[in-house]
Amino acid sequence: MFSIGQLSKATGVKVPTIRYYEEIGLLPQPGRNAGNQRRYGQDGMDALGFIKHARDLGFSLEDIKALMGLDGQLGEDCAEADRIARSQLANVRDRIRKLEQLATELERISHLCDGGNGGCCKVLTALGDHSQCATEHG
Amino acid sequence: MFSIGQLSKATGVKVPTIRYYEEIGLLPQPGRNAGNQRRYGQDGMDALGFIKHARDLGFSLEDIKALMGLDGQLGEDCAEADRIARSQLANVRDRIRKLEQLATELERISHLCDGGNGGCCKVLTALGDHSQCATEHG
DNA sequence: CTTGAAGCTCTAGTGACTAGAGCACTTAGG
DNA sequence: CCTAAGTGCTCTAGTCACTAGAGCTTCAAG
Repeated sequence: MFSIGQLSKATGVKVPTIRYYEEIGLLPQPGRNAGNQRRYGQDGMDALGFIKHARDLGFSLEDIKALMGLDGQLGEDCAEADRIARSQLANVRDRIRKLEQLATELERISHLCDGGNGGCCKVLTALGDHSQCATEHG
Repeated sequence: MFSIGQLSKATGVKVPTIRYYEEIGLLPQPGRNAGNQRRYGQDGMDALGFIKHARDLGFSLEDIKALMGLDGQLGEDCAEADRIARSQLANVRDRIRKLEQLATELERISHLCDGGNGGCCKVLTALGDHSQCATEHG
């Protein structure tokens, strides 16, 4: 049996966050001891570990709820879990592409300040004017 | 003189968002007409354009407030604006790096489902277990 | 002059937490 | 057995950057 603090230490999820996950129905309600404190078993530990890892992989709590709901059935859940994972992968790839365009743009803007400061600063102007941009960002 | 709707169309910022920017003091309060409706001049248009572009570049509203506060002074603002832009660039690069690790991991997880479904689904297991990961993500 | 679009204010909701108040309970040492 | 520190409890409210909706007023075109 683990206390909420032990669970927190073991998984790296903060105590209020664990209570929050319980509140929104993501984490099953654990038993309580005589003094009304939460006591978790290995299943609670596993569930929280799953959530933590999926969160680190960028899944939304809603996705995670769906993934956890799949567990236990056979056959279809593979396809469905895979679909969710793939959609998350597409999402991540898209974010990378956008961020790369932003990095290009920010690099360009930063270089505007490089050549001394006689009559600089073009940085503010560049930030304000999309038509100066070399790439299509945003 | 522009109405809030015209400003919205011209900049691509939604009407409630413009009002929100005004509410938090990011956008100066415009004049009102006889019927209490907002009327903007070119300065309002420029300010909103600046905000929009900087938002697209990933700056927080707080950063943008700081950048807008710099405008008008000479000398130091270049250094300060450049500092903010560079810090944002570093931030973006960091996010790209992290997302790339996630993409690698998600690709690996997705492939677990490829070979038919006899005794698959490892996807849920992989999502739950960080020790199976090839890279350090999160 | 009518009608429909656009404007106004205000409140509340989103996601995923985080912070703080003000208690009760547990645990280790004496 | 007692005490003090630490941990736990619930509850409310705040974060960021909006978004949605109610219920009203004003504007612009025909």
